[in-house]
Order: sequence, then C-alpha cells, then structure tokens
Amino acid sequence: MAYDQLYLSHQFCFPLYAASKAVTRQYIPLLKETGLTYTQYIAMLALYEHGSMDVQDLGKILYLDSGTLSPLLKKLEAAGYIEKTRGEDARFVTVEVTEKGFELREKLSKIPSSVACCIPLKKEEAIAMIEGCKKILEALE
Amino acid sequence: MAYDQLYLSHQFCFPLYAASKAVTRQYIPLLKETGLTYTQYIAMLALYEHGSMDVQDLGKILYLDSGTLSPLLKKLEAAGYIEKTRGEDARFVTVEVTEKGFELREKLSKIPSSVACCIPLKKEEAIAMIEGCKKILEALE
DNA sequence: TTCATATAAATTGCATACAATCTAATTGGC
DNA sequence: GCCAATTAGATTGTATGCAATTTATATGAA
Repeated sequence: MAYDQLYLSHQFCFPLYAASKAVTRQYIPLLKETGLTYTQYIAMLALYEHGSMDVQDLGKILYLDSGTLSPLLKKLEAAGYIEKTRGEDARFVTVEVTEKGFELREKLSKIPSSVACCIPLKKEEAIAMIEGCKKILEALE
Repeated sequence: MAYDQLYLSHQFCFPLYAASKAVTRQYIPLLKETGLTYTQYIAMLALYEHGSMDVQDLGKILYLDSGTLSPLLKKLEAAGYIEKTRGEDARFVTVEVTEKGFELREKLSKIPSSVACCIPLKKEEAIAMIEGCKKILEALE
C-alpha cells in the first residue's frame, strides 16, 4: 500500500504515547488520598532527591518549562508541601520542601511498588525500555 | 537510604513519560504547516487506516474518551478534514474522512521518516520498546 | 552612570487528558 | 405501549503541556 508508513501500528510514537498515558493513569487512584496529581508527584520526587533548587533546574530534571511549573508549584505551595523564596538575585525562585512536604513522603513511598506490580514486564525488559527512553531523551533534549 | 524507591531514576513511569513527550514534541514543527496537532494527526491516521467508524471505536483505537475526542473532532470537522453524521441509531456519530482529508495524507506521509531519523535506536531496540509498550497496554487497558 | 541587552519566572492562549455529569436516544421488562 | 435502565456522545471542570509574551531584575558596554 502506498501509505504504509502512516499506519498507526507502524509508528514508533504511538505505542509510547499510549503506554505512557496508561502508566500515568495507574497513579491517579493511588495519589488520590494525597491530593497530588501525577505531575505534582514527580515534582515532589525530584525535590526529595535533589534538595532545594530553582525553578529552572527543576524544569531541566522534569523536562518541563515555567509555563507548566509556575502554576503547579503554586498549587504545591498552597497545599503546604513546598515553599518558594526569591534569592539574592531576585530573578531566581528557590523551591524547598516543607516539614509537611517531608511527612508526605511516607505515604508516597508505598506507591511505586503498587504500580510496579501492574507492569507485566520482566526485569530485563523493563530495564531495556528505560535505557531506550534515556537514549531518546539524550538525543532529543 | 530509606526512600530509595522514590528516586525518579528508579521509577519506571518517568523515563516513559519524558521520552513520550520528547517524541511527541518532534512532530509539532513538522505538523505546523498542516495546522494539525499531534493528537489530531494520530486521529487522522486511525481513520485512514480503519476507514469510517463511530466515536467510540476511534476512542478504543486511540485510548481516548469522548471528553477528548468530541472537541478534537469538532476542530477536524471545522478544518474540513472529516465529516460527522448521525446514524440510523441516532446515538452514534460516524466519522468519515473527506476528500480534503485524503489530500492531506500526501503531506502527512513524509512525516514518519523525518521523525524516525531523530530516534537514536537500533531497529531491534525500537522493536523491543514497541513490544514492551504493547504488553503494558494489553495489561492496563 | 545609563540604557540596551539578557535572564528567570510568571502569565496568556490554545489544545489536550480525563473524571464526572448531562442530554438525547434506544432498549427491555412489564 | 410505557417507563426505568442503558448507552453514545457532548459538556463541564480541573490540571497539565508548551509556545509566545510579559514582568521584574541583573548585567554590561559606552
């Protein structure tokens, strides 16, 4: 067929796009009791792991820009999980996890295993996929 | 460390989420001249490949619900690429590609190869990732 | 010093995603 | 035939994503 290359099943992008959404959806019910969304969850993970940082650095870690992060951080601040402070150079905003934010970590720590057990992949398969994703990110970002 | 399992780098979800967004972003400049978004693009591909169908079947193929598809199809219809008609059972809406929609296919047919050449994976790696994604979709949908 | 340039974050505008609800139409039990 | 239960799609509300613009601040060359 002349338009073979347009078959959804021949596209690399589509399974990735659909699977990513499917995995993300698994988090929604688990995060419900914390009131966090998936994006807010990964933002908290980045802050736990790397400590305080400015919005730009957080954006580099999460591959998100200020258009996404600004309103998201405002919500996390309103919920009391983070604090934002202008630095000496007042252009920068430092984001810091609060006491309440660290308390949240206990609840969040149970989530990864709940999701992992729904993913029907062997360890090597999962590792291969993660490596593939990392190669893509290095090449495209 | 007590919270190892919360490291972003230990999460399966995050590389998948970030890589999927990175790949999708590659389409944006390529689709710009057609006026389509990425989601509109995959909707057109599904319709080219499977022919006319109702909204529900399209949603099953794309893993999208009517909340996403209704406004999206409205835009594709306004652009003249599809037509929506109520069937004999007036609850169903049949979506059909128009003449103009089929003309668009020529332009779209050049896009997959442009994206593919930016993906730094060997053929076997890409196939393994697609297989992994399909397993996830089967398990979670 | 002064003002053009550059930079970080916030805001704006548009298009998803998706849960929840609503509306219109159909079907099934009686 | 009548009406409760179902079903398909549309709508509503909230939260991203991201490009483009704006705002506030800092820097650097004349």
